[in-house]
Amino acid sequence: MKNITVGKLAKYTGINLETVRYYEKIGLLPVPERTESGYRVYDDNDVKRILFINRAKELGFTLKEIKELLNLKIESGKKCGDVKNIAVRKIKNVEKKIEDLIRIKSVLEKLVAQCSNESITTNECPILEAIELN
Amino acid sequence: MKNITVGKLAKYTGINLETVRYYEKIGLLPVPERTESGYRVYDDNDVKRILFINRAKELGFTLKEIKELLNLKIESGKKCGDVKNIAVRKIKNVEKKIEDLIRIKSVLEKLVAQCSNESITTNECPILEAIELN
DNA sequence: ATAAGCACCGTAGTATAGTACGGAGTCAAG
DNA sequence: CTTGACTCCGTACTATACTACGGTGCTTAT
Repeated sequence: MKNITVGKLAKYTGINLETVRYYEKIGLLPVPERTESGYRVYDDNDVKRILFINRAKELGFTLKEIKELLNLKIESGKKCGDVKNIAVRKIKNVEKKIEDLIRIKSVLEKLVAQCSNESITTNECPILEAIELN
Repeated sequence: MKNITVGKLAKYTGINLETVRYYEKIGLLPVPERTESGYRVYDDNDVKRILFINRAKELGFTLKEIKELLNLKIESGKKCGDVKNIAVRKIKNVEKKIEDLIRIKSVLEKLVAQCSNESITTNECPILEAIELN
């Protein structure tokens, strides 16, 4: 998919056209090429990028963090250490999220199981078990 | 921990005192008991609840969704089907999040590995690989 | 018994992340 | 060559989730 307009980009990704401009303004989307008449021109990569942004948001990353994720690339050997450090931090962060989600999932599964054998009543909030106190 | 004040609750959970009142207003925290003079009284369970809210937020749940999660309990046998339906939906949602996070994690790990053998340069955005196009 | 430190309340302000508006120019189908 | 759909832009508005303010009342340590 090459040379698509902002309207199509918005349509393909399910976001608002104005949101595309907004993402451009805050540096989340690269400044696009323009046609002679000044229309923005996008392609595949922009679609991918927005889909990634959409998912990352649902995973609890802020736009600022998403920007950081998207900027994680190794540019001509230099700054490799920085990239590595950030990536390692992000990995830890992601691992913690996965752990918590697994814990939430297992509580939900337990709840469904209890629902199946009708009889049991939980008057306390079972989901609270998903978080460990320290 | 019993009979703690709103200030202590805020301190233990790392949230702002005003946020506690806000959570109460939107029904995310139960209406607490009051002292004779009208002070809110909290305990362990409220601490747990707020810690859960804090984590759930970082996992990309909105306050509305968190409320739904916290209300997932089986009350005296009835409405068990509803609870089950909601829980099953939430499980699917959580599974999708876990999958996406695993994919993001593996991209980040690949990046760190590339960083380690110095030579490779990635000029494109590697994190975009974490989302599959369909 | 008095001052510092909490808590009460409603209301207003802030940050983040969009979303809408409206007047003007552009493109493409008939 | 016009009409309708699309795009441009800046600005302003909205929703969510807090966060601060400020006047008053309560609690507690000296």
